[in-house]
Amino acid sequence: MSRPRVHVKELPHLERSDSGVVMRFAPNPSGPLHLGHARAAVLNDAYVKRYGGKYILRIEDTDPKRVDREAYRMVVEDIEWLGLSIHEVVYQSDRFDLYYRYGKELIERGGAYVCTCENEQFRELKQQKTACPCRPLSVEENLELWEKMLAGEFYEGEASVRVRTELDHPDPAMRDFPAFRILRQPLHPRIDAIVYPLMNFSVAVDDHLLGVTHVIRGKDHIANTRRQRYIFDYFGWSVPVYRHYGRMGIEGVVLSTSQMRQGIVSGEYEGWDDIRLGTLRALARRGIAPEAVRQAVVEIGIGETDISFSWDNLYAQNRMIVDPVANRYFFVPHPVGVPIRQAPHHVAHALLHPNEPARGTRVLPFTGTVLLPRGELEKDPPMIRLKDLFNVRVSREEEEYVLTYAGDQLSDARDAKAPIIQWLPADCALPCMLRKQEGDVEGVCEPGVVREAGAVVQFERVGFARIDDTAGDRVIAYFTHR
RNA sequence: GCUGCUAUAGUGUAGUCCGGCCAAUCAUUUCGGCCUUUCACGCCGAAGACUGGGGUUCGAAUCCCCAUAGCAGCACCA
Repeated sequence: MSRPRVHVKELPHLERSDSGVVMRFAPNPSGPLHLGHARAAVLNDAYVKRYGGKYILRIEDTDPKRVDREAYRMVVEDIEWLGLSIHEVVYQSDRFDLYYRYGKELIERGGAYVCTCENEQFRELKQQKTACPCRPLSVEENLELWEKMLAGEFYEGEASVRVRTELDHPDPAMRDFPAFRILRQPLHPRIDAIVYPLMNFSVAVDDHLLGVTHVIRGKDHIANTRRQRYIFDYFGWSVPVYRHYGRMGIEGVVLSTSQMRQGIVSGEYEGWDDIRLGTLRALARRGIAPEAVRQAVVEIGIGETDISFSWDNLYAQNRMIVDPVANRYFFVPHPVGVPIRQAPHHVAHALLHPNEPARGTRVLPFTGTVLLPRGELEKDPPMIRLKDLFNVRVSREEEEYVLTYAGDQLSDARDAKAPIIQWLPADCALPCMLRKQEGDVEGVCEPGVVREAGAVVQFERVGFARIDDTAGDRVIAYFTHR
């Protein structure tokens, strides 16, 4: 038996990593993790494991509009599934006092000011590289306004704190970006606040305070990196090493959390683990191993090129993991019951795994009638071999298939180029629904499948499947891949 | 519109910094063949790419310029 070869893909070296690294995975708790999150999560994890150091999970829940109570739990579950080595967990909602303190200090240092302009108005001024009326105010006046913000004397949208950059910066995205805002609705599930830090501020403060040395994230953050640099500079902090990987498109699945939620609410999807979604729990339900996801992500790497995620590559990784482990069983889709003429009773013994006979066999007693895949008969083969049983000749008599025993010799079947197909005894087959992304397939499977609840098996000639539920009157299995 | 990033086979990736050993790596994919009581696994073989155009150079996937394409940002989201 041969070991599947493992190709170890090495990620590019990170500079300033000699004495270990501190990295973080910083999801927004708006839903469960999906393939897009997995890339950030696994890449950072891989580097921490490689160089040693600390991996921080930072829950970025500074926008109450995008916080889902359930997600706090789901994110942690998904991270455990992925096998990340998290050393420390930080909730940003626990750190608002910290942000206020540094917010005040930034104002004192002249690095920020309170802006009471109308949003629309500010945007226009910004396009024209013009200062808004709030910008020239003194530090003292700003501090006073800041205290009023914290005291709740402004309504939503009436005041914000902006970081002072260059108004004539060629990139409009850099000009005096916001650091705090006021929000009355909705209430945050974990804290009582009306002044909320914006991502660029809380991230900069936390990256510094937590000692983050390297940040790997998508290139949609490249402007944020530049913005955060202003904050680092005002405080005199040294910046981490940044890497921005390119956009990752994934064919065929919705990755947007809000779209998924909408689909769930409308009933289009069964839940977050609906197999048509790109969530990690959907992959898990289908029988994709976390290690396969990790491998696939590392294989993709941290390149800045936009890429399209390939299911084929993920499946190949998964097959490598699952094939040596999965027991083999027969699943007969769209079964047709046919008696076999002139056949001796016989008990078939089929290996649980062809490359590992020691694992034992499944026992399938033939008592006269078998269930066969309708599709195979419709191909009108002159002869077929029932795998691990015997050969049968196929003919038709007025729309009816007639199968006649044609000997035990495998070599005969080979000579006749007869297909070797899966079958089940009519009297000991379990109803089984194989659920695929394209739709459900009704069929029957071996009784032994019941022992495999939760495991991935291979339905011979059909593909891998995860046995999801064996408790009801029929087995429910989810198709993994071929 | 402004700002920035990227561009190697169907897909992902190595090589690009420090030009020659690159008629370009590895994996996946597809197609042949072998093995095999699965259309799995394994083995052997094949197919398939440097976005385009100029320039520098004895020599360019690698350096320079232009073009084209894709992507990202310009939110009181992350």
